[in-house]
Order: sequence, then structure tokens, then C-alpha cells
Amino acid sequence: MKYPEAKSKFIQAWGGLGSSWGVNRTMAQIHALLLIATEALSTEEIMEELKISRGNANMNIRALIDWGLVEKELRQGERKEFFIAGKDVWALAKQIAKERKKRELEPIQKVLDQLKDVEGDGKEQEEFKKMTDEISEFADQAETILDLFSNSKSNWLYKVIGKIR
Amino acid sequence: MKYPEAKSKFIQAWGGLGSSWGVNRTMAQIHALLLIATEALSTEEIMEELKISRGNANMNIRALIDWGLVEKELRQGERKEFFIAGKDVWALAKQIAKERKKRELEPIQKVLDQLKDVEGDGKEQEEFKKMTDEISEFADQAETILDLFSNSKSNWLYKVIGKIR
DNA sequence: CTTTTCTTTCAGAAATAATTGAAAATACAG
DNA sequence: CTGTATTTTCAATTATTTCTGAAAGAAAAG
Repeated sequence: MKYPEAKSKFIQAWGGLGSSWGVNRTMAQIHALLLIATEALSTEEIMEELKISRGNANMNIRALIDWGLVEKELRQGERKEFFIAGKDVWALAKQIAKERKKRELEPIQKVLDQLKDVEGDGKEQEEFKKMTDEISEFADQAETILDLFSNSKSNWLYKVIGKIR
Repeated sequence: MKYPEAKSKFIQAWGGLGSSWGVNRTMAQIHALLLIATEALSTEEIMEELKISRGNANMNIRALIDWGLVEKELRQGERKEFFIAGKDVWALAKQIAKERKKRELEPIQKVLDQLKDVEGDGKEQEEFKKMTDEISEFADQAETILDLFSNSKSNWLYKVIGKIR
């Protein structure tokens, strides 16, 4: 396969993965582009490569920076900003795990905690309490695992699991 | 908090979680409703509880069945179908992990494999190969962990991690 | 076969989300 | 300050996804 075709396939695939993960397709594509870039890219270059508008590029670059997946690179004597993505795949996975935990797991834990003191003791209420308690406990365990993963070095988790399974 | 309010909050929260996971909100809400139900519900009851149309209810119930999260329950002498969700939270998590692996991880692995034989050896091509190889390796490791998790008993993973961390 | 009950499908409507492009804001240089 | 390069914002547009409701399909009962 020729390089330009491969590059395009990779960007498309990454974008598709993004959308099934609730991440905007363009955001994922910009990330893909930066992942395989040999040097930092400017907004202009990103717009050009992906055929997207300035506004779209800017918004999604900001979102990537918010997620901690991309950084600004400022160059001596250049007014323009350049952007670069971290290249360590495990670090990337850990960063995503950390952000998703913050954005998704924590809100549901908050709700579940509020539901702890539901009144009544009929059959329905009992079932409700049982279920929400179980989910709450599960969420706590998931949090523990995610924290462990996010704070681990490299692919420590994989190595450990490799040994014990 | 009164039960009806708690129930509604739970359903809303589960729906919200669903949408940030690329799962349609209604699908997640039906699932939430079935999780806390004391017995199997009919399509009518689901429509009524969530104020949704028959078509919407039917489509999303089918999707839940496809995902292996909900089962039909047929009753002696009843023509109607009733639906019930599994109540084991770890089993639920494992089922979701299994399905997402099939739907998301496997497609990207397929693309990455195709990209293995990209031609050329310039700086850009080298970077591309390096990155895609790393992602590919990561995907394989993630697959191993997911398989291990999906096939594990109960909260085995959590228990093991609890011991070694 | 006909009727009744229930399920599935799907075209159009409604709701959401993403994108554009131009104007406003910012930041620096002269 | 004024001009220029760049980034940010946002109202309007476009695209995508979800939902509805009615019609068609299927299955059992009479």
C-alpha cells in the first residue's frame, strides 16, 4: 500500500473509533494526524490536510488540549502556534482513562450516592436499593482499577496480568 | 428522597452515561428500567413508563437483546412478550466489554494489520510505521486484558488487583 | 378463512450535533 | 497609537441521529 492511502485509512479509522466512543469525529482525526506527524503542525496545515474550516479546526484542537492529548508548541520568532500529540500509546490510554473517569464515572457515582437514602421498603424499593448499591460498589471498584491504571508506569498492568493469569 | 423521584433520577443518569458511551439514550433508559424492575416488563409498560413510541421501544429493546443485555420472557398462555435484564453487575460489565471489543477493537485491528505493509522509507513513513505498530501492539494487549476480563468469574480481576497493588 | 393481538418496519418529522465563515477579539511589531 | 497576523467566537447552515405513528407483517385463536 502507498503511504498517502495508508495515512488516509489510518485517519479515517481513528475518526471512526472516536465516534463510537462519543468523541467527535474531527477531533479524533486531528489527533490521528498529529500522532503520525513528524513535527508539530499549525492550524493551517491541519485545515489543509483534513479539508476543514478554521473554526472547526480551532475548536477541536482546543478540545484535544483540554483532554491533555495535545500540546501547543511555540517557536522562537514565529507568531503562529503549532500543535503536537504525545507519542506514547500507553500514556495516551492512561490519559483517556483519567479524563473519562472524571467526566463519566464520577457524575454517576454522585447520583448513586444521592439515591442511597431512598424512602420506603416495598418490594420495588428493595430491588431498587439492591441494584443501585451493587452498581455503586461496582463503580467504586472500577474507579480503583482506573486509578491504578492511570497512575501506573508504562504497561505495568499488562505485564502483571501476563504473569498471573 | 421519595422512590419515584429516585427511580427517575436513576433512569436519567443511566441514559446520560449511555450517551457518553455512544449508546443511544433511550436504549440505556430502557435498560435502567429493566435493571430495577422486580419482574419482566412488556413493550406497553416500557412505552408507558418512559413516554416513548412503540417503534422506538421496539427498536431499542431489539438492540438490547442484540447486545446480550436483555432477554425475552415468554409466559404460558400469554401472547405478549416480556423483557428482563440480567441483574449481575459484573456480568453486565463483562458482556459490554465483550461486545465493544467485537464492535470497536476488532475493526481497528483489522485496519492496522492492513497498514503493516506500507511502502516507502522516508522520515514520514518511518514515523507512520512506528506509530501504527505501537498502536497495534497496544490493541493486542488490550484485547488480551479484555478477554481475560470477559472470561473471568465475578470480580476476580478486582480481587487479584487488590492483592498485588 | 377471518379476526384479533401483537411485533416489526420505515418514511417523514423532530431533535441534536457538527461545521462553516465571517466578524470580533487578542497580541505583537513598528 | 496603528497596522498586521493570528486566534477565538458564534449565528446560521448543514448533517446526522433519533423518534414517531401509521401501515404492513406474523402468529395464534376462533
